[in-house]
Amino acid sequence: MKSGTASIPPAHAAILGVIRAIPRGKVTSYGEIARRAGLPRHARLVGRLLGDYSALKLPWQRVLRADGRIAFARGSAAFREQRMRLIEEGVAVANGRVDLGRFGWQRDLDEQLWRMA
DNA sequence: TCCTTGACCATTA
DNA sequence: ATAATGGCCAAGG
Repeated sequence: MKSGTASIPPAHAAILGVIRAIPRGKVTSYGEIARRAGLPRHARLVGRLLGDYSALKLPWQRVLRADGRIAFARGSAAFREQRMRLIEEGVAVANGRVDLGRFGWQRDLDEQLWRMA
């Protein structure tokens, strides 16, 4: 057959996999996800996919802009929902922004290394 | 093909 | 800290 199944392209799968790997209570950026997926400079694709694959119930609330700010407009419903979901899992959101120094994914590594020393 | 559209990003002013 | 700018790149029309 001509692959009638609109299977998920490898690039998409890689990105979705990274998104699913973000620990609860932690956040990361569109660009970082792209890099981890082996697709540097594809931050915009990450955002596109979050919307396209919304049916997969991904932890989209853990994805923020590179500076820690929520990508949606301040007054939008999406903005409020993301803020709520983050707070719900213990991530502090002040002025639509999350302190990546405290909740940024990968910061966990430093934490572990710290504990080891 | 060409053109437009983004849940982006880094730099500069 | 905020805003403009140029760059980025997959999708869709």
